This record gives sequence, structure tokens and C-alpha cells, in this order.
Amino acid sequence: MAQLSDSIERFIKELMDEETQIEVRRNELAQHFGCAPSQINYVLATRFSVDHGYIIESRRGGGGYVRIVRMCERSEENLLNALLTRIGNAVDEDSACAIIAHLQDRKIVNGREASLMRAAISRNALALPISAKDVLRAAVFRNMLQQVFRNLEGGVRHDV
Amino acid sequence: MAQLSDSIERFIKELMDEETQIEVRRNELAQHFGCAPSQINYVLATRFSVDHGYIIESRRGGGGYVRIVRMCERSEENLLNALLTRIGNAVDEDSACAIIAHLQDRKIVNGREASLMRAAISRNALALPISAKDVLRAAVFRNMLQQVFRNLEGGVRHDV
DNA sequence: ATGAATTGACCATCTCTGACTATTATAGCA
DNA sequence: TGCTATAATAGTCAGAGATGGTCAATTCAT
Repeated sequence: MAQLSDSIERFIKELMDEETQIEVRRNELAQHFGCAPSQINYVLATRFSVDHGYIIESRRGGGGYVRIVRMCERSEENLLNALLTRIGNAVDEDSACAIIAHLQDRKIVNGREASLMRAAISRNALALPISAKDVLRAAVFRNMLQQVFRNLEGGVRHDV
Repeated sequence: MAQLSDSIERFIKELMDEETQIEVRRNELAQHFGCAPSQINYVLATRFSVDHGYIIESRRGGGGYVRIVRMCERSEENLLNALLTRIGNAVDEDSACAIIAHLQDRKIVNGREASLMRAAISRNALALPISAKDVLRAAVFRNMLQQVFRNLEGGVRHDV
């Protein structure tokens, strides 16, 4: 039998046919399928994650919504994954700068963006004991890289 | 449904089109939208804060008014200093995002750069206990801002 | 038996209102 | 003139209502 999650997934994908993004009410959707609202979050987390090429944005409170955005196909995905693996849980400043330079060589980021990234991961920025800096730098760097690659896809303003 | 707050925000911004400041009667505005007067204060507080680049002045009593001023004529140098002061030693994510949005409004950064900055200072990026995050975010953010303004001086402008 | 799916209790955030407070102008009066 | 009462504004804050989020426990499908 088709799982509830599968039905919800299909429903959302049909809604998105032709559209690059849609907005839904979590509660309405849940009611439509007669399930718990959190079930919607489950479907979004398992079928509409960044890995699946989607970005979820939402707002709570009166007039709240859940927006589902489909990202374009990514040709550079392998590079991103390679870089994320390379960075792992810690990375020193020189290595990070080398990666940024590489991205600039490949015209994936321009000079201004490269300088921004260096600023964010510099020793100065990360005001912590030396040992912790590399770990924190890796976290910030990973996040920025993912953003860089999302930007490549044409959509410019999607944070996660 | 479009939220009342969103409508009021749009209305005010349309009034301010071309103008650098406007004056309104709180009660009149509230009546126009059929809401409680304090709703106007709510909109001003959440959409026209200093972080968003506005200043609110008002006077009570007969002939009272609310004046909404859009900050814009500061030189970029002063803006940098104002922002660094504003950020200080700690800043939460929402405030930082408001500042980034303001920079984007003023075309000081473009969409890609804004998204990069948000990525660098997001909760996800700063893998630390909550209490320390705001402090670290401020440090990273300050560093990025200084870089942004250095980029301006060099005139290295790449639009997307 | 195992991992996926589902639920429900509890949490976080955003809006909006109304009661109460603060401030200012002005009319009326001594 | 000077003082005071009143009317006309605006500000603040706590709380209710409306959403969405998270996570641990449970159930289900293979």
C-alpha cells in the first residue's frame, strides 16, 4: 500500500508541476490527509531536503506558511561533496584559503565573494582558543560552501 | 491571507516611495486598516526598526504624529562604523539578517554576497553553545562587514 | 528484526488586541 | 497672566490565538 508519506510527496510534487516554488499551510495539508501536522515535517525532511534539491522556508504565527522551493540541477555537486569531505570536522586557515582560491580559479566565486569568505573564516573572526578554531572554521566554511553552490543554481537567496 | 502587518508595511513603504520621510496619524492609519492602534506600533517595531534602516519619531497629544525616517544619506564609512557599533560584542541571528537585508537594499552587497554572509553567521554554522553563538557571530560578522566595505573602496563590483 | 513511518505532547514564534499609561495642546477660569 | 481640567494623541506590555518545529515513543511494512 502506498504510504501516507508517499501520497503527500506525490501531492506536493503535483502542486509543484511547472512551478518552481509553492506555499502551503502545514495544518491544512495535514488535515487534507487526516494526519498529524508533524507528519508534514517528516515528509519535507525525508523527501524535500537540500540533498533532494529542495529548500524549505517557513514562518510561524498568524498567516504562517511553509514554502517549498525546487532548486535547479547542480552540475557542480560532486565538487561540493568532495570539498565537504576534504574539510571534514576541522580545517586550518591556509587549507581553507587554498580551497577558496581554487573556487575562484574555477570562476565559481568572484573576487569579492572570495574575500568575504576569507573574512569569515580568518583567525581574527574566530575568537576562540586555537584548538577550537579549526573546528569552528570548518563549520562556518562548510555552510558558506553549501551556499556558494546553491547560488550557482540561479536561485540567489535561499538560506538553510 | 496576507497578514495585516504585511499590508500596513506595504502601505507605508508606498507612501515613502521617493520620500525620505513621512508623517502619519497613528489612529488614522489604524482606522484605515480597521485595527487596534497598537498594531501600528507593532508594525513599526518589527519592520521599521533601526536595523531595517529606519528611525521613528513621534509626538503625543493634540496634533500628535508618527514620523518615519528612512536613513540613507550616511556615507558608507559612517555606515560601517554605525553597524560595527550596533553589533558590538554580540548579535543575534535575526538582527544580523536585518542588517544584511539593509546592505542589500542599499546595493552595498548583491544577493549572492548577502546569502554568503547569512550562511557564515547562521545558527548552523556556529557550532557552539547558544550563549557563545551571539558573541562569535558578532566577531565573524564584524570581520565580514569590514571586508565588504574594503571591497567597495576597491571598486571591485561584480553584479549577478 | 530492522528501519521507515506516524503520532502526540510540548516548544517557539508571529500577530493582534485591549487595558492601562504617558504626553501635549488648548480651553476655561481665577 | 497663570493654572488646571479635559481632550487628543501616542506608547507599553501582557496575554490570547494561530501557526509551524522538535523529538521521543510507538506502530507498521518488509
